[in-house]
Amino acid sequence: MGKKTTIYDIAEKLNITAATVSRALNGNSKISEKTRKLVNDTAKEMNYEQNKLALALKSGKSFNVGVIVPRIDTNFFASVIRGIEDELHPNGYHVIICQTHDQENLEIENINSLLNAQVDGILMSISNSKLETNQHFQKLLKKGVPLIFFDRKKDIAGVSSVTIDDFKGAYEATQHLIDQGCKRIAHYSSNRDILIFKNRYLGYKQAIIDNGLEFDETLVIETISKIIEGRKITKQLLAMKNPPDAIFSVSDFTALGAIEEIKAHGLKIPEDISVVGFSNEPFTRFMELSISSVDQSPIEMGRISAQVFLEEANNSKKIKSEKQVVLSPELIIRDSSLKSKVLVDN
Amino acid sequence: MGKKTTIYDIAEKLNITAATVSRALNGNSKISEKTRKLVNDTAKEMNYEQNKLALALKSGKSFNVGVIVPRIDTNFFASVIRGIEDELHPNGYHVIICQTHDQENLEIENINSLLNAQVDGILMSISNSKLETNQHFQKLLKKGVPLIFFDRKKDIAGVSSVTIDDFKGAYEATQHLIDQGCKRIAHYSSNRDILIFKNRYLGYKQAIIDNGLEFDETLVIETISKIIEGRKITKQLLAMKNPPDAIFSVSDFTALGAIEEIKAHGLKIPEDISVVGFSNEPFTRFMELSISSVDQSPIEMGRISAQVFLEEANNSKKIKSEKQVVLSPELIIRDSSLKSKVLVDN
DNA sequence: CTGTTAGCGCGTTCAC
DNA sequence: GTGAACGCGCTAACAG
Repeated sequence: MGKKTTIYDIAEKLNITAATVSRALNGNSKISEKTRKLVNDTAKEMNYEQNKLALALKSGKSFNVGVIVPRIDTNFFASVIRGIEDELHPNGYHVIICQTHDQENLEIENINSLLNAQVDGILMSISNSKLETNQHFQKLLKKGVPLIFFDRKKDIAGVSSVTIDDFKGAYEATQHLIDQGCKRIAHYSSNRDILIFKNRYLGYKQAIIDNGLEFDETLVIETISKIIEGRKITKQLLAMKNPPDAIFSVSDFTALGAIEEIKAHGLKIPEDISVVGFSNEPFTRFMELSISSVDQSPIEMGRISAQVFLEEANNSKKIKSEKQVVLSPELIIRDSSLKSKVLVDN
Repeated sequence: MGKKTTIYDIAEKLNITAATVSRALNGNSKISEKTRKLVNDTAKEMNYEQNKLALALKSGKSFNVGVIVPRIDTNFFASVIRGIEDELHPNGYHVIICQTHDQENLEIENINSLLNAQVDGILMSISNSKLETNQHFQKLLKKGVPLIFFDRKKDIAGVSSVTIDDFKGAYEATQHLIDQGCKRIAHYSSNRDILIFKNRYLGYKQAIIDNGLEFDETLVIETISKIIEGRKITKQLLAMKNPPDAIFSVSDFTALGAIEEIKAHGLKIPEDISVVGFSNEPFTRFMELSISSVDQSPIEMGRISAQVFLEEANNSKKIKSEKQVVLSPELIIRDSSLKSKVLVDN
């Protein structure tokens, strides 16, 4: 059945050679207007369609890019991917999705697999695992395949990245809590080998210090981004003899867990304890007690990552100019941290 | 720099032929254990990696499948894609993502584009547009490329599909509202050219009729899945002289809009008006006033879609046996429709 | 067991 | 302007 028609088929029908067909189809200048039209017409007639695979093999460009994320079914990553696809599609690229489930072995496997598939570049957020191997990244660089980190990055020479200013986002969130009168602010952190979490920690710490408050390391807790974990550590925190009056979390999910636990203890938010999360996941807005959070403009982040890739792809020969794009975070103040309603202007 | 090493490179180094290398690498039975080991070792040594593109051109299998969705940054579609990727990755397939933004021209373009990329199959949810062309689907069938619809499907001979029993989901949701004592139940519908919306409408209608309630067509409103649209139509509904006492919406987003609008009018949920949505988006659970909804088990739907594809891909020669998988929906009862707290068992 | 040849579909030299 | 020949990297068919 559906045998695909090639340029040879149409060449044969027209008693010309495949090369001529190829030239006509690609708008080569030195071809007679007559045969060009003839070729184009019969091509359409025979439902000819270019086999991009053959083109890719020949040219070395597959027009596929790989996108590697921990998982796709979270609003942040799905939105970044949306941005990437929106930007790359008009440029003729396809987006191949891979998930690491935060396992480094899968991260390595995915990179190899994409490499074998001859992708023209890889855009990724690194997995949250403690291993310290950069070999798989170096391999990409050696092969000259553009690599762009978004959000979760490592500092590697020659690798571009697109992130938000996590330090600033954390600093502003913490400052906001301090402005609301909070004095003992806990910080729910995560694996600080990953720069975004390290920077959020540093921003938090700096704001505490700049405001002359006491920095208490016991209020910094490392956890993973799950509601249940948020509940767990909050329960522990509330059992302290001197519990915090605010929580700044690097994750909206742990922030949500915190809120659930705080309520379960009969405490009031934000009066007794204020809460600010990070990522501006959709649910933070929809909740009756909406959660303050730091927006990372994920779609924008995706678009820009794609643009950085396109630049590198087009400058292939030139010096590998690593580019570090830093977007500005936006603190969204909502019910969970707004004690004085007077301040609201919207 | 990073020139990729081919089987010719390693053949040259070993003074054998490329074919032998290929055989050795692929575990061909008739090859001496000695040269096999030799080849494998030097392959590793030279960092050889198979070029899947050449393989694809030769074999006609790209080990890429296309997934087309209206948009990726919604929990439902992201979760389906997660399920697809989880299932296809271990089988060596890559997943290429395309978005239609609910525009049929983009749907057609994406199919053509994926076809040119020689994908081994396409899994998709059709776009919500009113056009009636099936040509692009027929084209796939003619070319023998497996096509699988998930969720938003059309009935086309030869095309498999994976959906939930939308009729049942809608029927149960409506029955639940009736059980709660509701008598005038509005239905927020959508483009009923798409079967899932048609079937939800039919399930709703049947439940009304089976319970001997009056079926009022003016309570059926067609809209699109946006919060703001939910607010709009709810405002109109509340202005009726005989407003409804319940709303069953095919979308969680319009359900959310409805809730916002109902509250803005000072009415109580679920006492004055009960609300049930559809899809079980995450925010429905997290809200203080949680929203009842019908779960579609999207990850499972993705996994099964992938399995159906795998079956078809492996039975390529046999009769095109279209397979219609129908999953069972699950009604999740939450605050927005539960008047009698006594009934709660969880 | 291994070498030779050929072809997947395309674009691109180099001639004419 | 167009044809002939070649190569991208790989595997399968046919030798031997």
